[in-house]
Amino acid sequence: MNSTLIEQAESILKLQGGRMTSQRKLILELLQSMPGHPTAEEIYLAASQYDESLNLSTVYRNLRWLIDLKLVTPLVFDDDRRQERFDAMIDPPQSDHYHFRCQECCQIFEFSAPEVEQFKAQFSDSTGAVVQSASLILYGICADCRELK
Amino acid sequence: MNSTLIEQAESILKLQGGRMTSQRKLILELLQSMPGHPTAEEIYLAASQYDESLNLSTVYRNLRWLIDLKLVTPLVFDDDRRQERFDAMIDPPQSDHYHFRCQECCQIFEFSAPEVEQFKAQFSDSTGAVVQSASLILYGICADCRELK
DNA sequence: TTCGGTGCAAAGAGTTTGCATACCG
DNA sequence: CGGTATGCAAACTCTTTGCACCGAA
Repeated sequence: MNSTLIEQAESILKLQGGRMTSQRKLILELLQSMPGHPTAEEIYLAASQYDESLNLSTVYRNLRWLIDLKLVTPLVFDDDRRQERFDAMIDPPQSDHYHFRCQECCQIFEFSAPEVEQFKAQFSDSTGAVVQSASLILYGICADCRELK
Repeated sequence: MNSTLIEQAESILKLQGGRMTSQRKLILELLQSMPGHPTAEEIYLAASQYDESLNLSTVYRNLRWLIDLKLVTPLVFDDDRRQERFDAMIDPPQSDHYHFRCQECCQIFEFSAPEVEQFKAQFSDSTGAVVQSASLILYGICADCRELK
């Protein structure tokens, strides 16, 4: 563990077949290094600085592929309803985390919450459902923005 | 309280100005009576049975209006990437609730969770942020679907 | 009568797809 | 060399918008 996205992808390619292209490598590197939760467009723009001929559809295709592999999770926040954001799962297994979005500066903060794990188990017990995953997003004003008023 | 959406909308119209049209009335009635969390399209199709000439853009315009009034909340679930769903806030003030989505039958179950309210307060205390709202969505397999396997 | 709301058609934004070509293994 | 992944352009899906007309108050 503690392996990079590229390493993880490469070992999956070895197992399942498929090729490591320069485009893939670039997209994976950016996913690993870009702060926050970039949109496909943002990844594309950043990648274009290194490979002018890269195409947006290649970015999308690879993101979908990575989602299938569980190396990336798609996120939708309330405000940008039309745009997906992508959250690289650096070094799984699943250090589950959740999100706080500041409605003022639009920054997204991640946090972990054992309470949520607990709640999932509890919910499962009381309803008989299997809970596979959870998305918790808090919306509000972050401490910094709060001070500025 | 315990008033219908139409009544709530009417009192807001009286205060803020605006008109209660037949289209509005129909959309509000359907929001109140349709089970689950319909998409704009689903509301439109259901409404079309009563008013053939109703237009999809009217549905969207009214949904956005209702969201502004806090009578409806937009929701996005993981699977249907492109489509918003709409959750009528029957009889506020805010009986906050959260969602469980069965990945098998795609049904959505609502539940309330005081734990989440608690968590919000706790988060606020420890980070200094103001938490205005929270979205919690659990994904998994519901009890019924679980049995069928 | 007034002007807020509607229908219609067209535009927009984000994402996906078909096909010929490139290039990884 | 075989076949997977890419670039490109066009299609698709969902949602929004401009404008002329309609109808609630």
